Amino acid sequence: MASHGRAATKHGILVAAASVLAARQGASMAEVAAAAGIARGTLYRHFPTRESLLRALEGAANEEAGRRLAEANLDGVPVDEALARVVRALVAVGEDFIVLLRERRPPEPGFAGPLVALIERGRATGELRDVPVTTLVESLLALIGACVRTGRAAEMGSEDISSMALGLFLAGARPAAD
Amino acid sequence: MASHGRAATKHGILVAAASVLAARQGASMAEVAAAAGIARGTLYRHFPTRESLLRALEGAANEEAGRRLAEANLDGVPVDEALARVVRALVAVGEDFIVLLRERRPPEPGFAGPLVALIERGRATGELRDVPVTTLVESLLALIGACVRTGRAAEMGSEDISSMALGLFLAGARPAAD
Amino acid sequence: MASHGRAATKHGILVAAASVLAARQGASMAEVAAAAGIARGTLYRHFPTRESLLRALEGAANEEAGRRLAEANLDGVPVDEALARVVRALVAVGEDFIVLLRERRPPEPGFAGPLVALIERGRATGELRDVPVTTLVESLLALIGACVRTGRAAEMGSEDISSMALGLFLAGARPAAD
Amino acid sequence: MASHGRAATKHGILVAAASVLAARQGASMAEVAAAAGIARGTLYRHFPTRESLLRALEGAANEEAGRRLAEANLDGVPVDEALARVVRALVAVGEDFIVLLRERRPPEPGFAGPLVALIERGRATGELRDVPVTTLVESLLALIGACVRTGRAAEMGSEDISSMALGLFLAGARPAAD
DNA sequence: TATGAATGAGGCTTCATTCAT
DNA sequence: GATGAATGAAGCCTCATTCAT
Repeated sequence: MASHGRAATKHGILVAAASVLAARQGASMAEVAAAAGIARGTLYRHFPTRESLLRALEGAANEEAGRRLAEANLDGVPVDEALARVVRALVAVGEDFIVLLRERRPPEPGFAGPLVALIERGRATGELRDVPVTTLVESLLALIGACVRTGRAAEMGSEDISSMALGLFLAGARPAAD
Repeated sequence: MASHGRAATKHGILVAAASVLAARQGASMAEVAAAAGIARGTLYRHFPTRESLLRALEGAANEEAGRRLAEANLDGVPVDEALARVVRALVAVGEDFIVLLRERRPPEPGFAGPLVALIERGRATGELRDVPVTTLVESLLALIGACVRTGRAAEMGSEDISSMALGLFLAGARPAAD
Repeated sequence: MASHGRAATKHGILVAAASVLAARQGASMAEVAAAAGIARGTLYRHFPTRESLLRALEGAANEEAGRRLAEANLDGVPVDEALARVVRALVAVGEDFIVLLRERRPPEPGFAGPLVALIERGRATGELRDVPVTTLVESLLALIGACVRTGRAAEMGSEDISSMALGLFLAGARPAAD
Repeated sequence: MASHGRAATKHGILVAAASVLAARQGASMAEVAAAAGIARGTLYRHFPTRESLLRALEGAANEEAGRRLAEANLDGVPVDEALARVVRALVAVGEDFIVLLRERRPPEPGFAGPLVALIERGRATGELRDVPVTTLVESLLALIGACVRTGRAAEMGSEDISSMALGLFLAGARPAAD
């Protein structure tokens, strides 16, 4: 799953690191370097500190998610459709990054900003229930995490996972009324 | 916050450990000992290994949750009421333990057993949606976690948190249709 | 092999300690206490320090060996006979004590004194070879140790072991010339 | 006595370790590292475990002794000459290694094999006394140890020590008969 | 620039010793 | 006097980080 041999671009390292750290939180720099196919020293040339690697990972995830959310034109579509786009975007970003995002408060602007704004809009229009915004945001992220994890284990595709998560978030676990 | 000198019951240590480890996963044995108000050596008298401390914590959480779920007579009431009892029980057990429960697969019988059985019953009676049982279980736990965390931060009481979590799980984030 | 239950005389503790420490050098005070059938605290009441336990052990071994050597009237018999008595005495004292004696220099008077005196007499009378006295002393002790260890493993009796050790020391590994 | 800064070959570490551990059994890894002129962490880079260091030491001693014994062509010369070569070889290997060899049973093939074979040959030809082979082997080793220790303390050379040990082993402590 | 050895701070664990019952 | 819990000083080991090649 990780690169094999020479591929010491910063991006390749981050991908390997995401995979390793998602598998086991607190994985050592040695494990990250091995997964990236480089020597420890080389890893330190790119990220002089473990802290800096984690920040870069967080930043990459934020950037990726933020870019997708920005592309999604959330403000230009109805709340339901916007939430669907959010879920698809985050499922696409993948569990690895989501796990990492859950580590460090406070949430980053590029990523959390649009999401919070969307949820607030939904609350304002009455399309979302009257519970705290942070609860809705955290619940959505938690549900996406649970669905990605169990959905992948059940060999479901991204589209099915996304639709399942959205349905659970919006309509709950009860079957549709109609 | 901790005991004062000589009075370190195993239970007191577990409570302190749950608090510390919930705050920061991978907290050191020294931090746990300090939080419990005892010396490192004393901590090791009670739990000869970090592993054994974590197992004891897991076991205590499982036992507590299992006991509450057993008391709840889940099989004797309708699915909705049973789910309400589950949520109230787990909210009472607290975030600390829930966090720990999410660490180690597979879930323990005393705890997960009744929960899985209940979800399966709901699926069988058509009261719960046709998505994988594991997804429903994980979603419920994730939602409870999110609601406990954000609800406490908003200074909500246990009853309100429980009702919010149950509502989100069963009916989703959309306002009631009524 | 150790006492079982109540037998907290100093002598009983020393016997148990000798057995445990001979089996594994550096055995812990807990192991000694367990072998003696007493609690750690009780062990410390008798020997306030590990050091003091070891000294007492050494002292007991010295005393035992010294007493036997003193009884043996080494000065009153020919060198050959005196050496035979030395060997029998030390074989009787046993490997456990010998092991302990080999730990701490310099050798104690009660024990080493008569032995060194005897070896010096043998050298003076020409009955022992012209090699350093310390070499002869150490060689005799080393030979006794080797014979006790391998002899016991071969299920030989004390008399046979003693005679074997004496023969090897005095006449060497070549068969008797006669 | 130790290297100076950057130059810690595995062999250099082993030499330092042999010296330190011979001086005091149970010396700490810190002491070994200090004697080798390296940091504790570096010691662990070469020998990830105390156990692995001890095994390497044992292995090196066995290899060294085995190599010397193999070179000695023991099978091609009379028993007396072969024993002389054995003693010279083991004295050359040094007390440090011999001390270590005496720790761990069972003896290693490369080292004990030729020695046992030689002793058995001597017993078969009637050149060695009718006592158990293990007793003769252990006695020879014990005598070499005693002679090396006391001989070095008396500032004797290797040749004199070897000849003294061989004489004591073959002919005993009595002066030559002639 | 890439590498691998070196480093030292910090974590887990043991154990001799002390203290309250 | 006997007991078992409590303690803290090491000991072993890992790992983030630096350095020489």
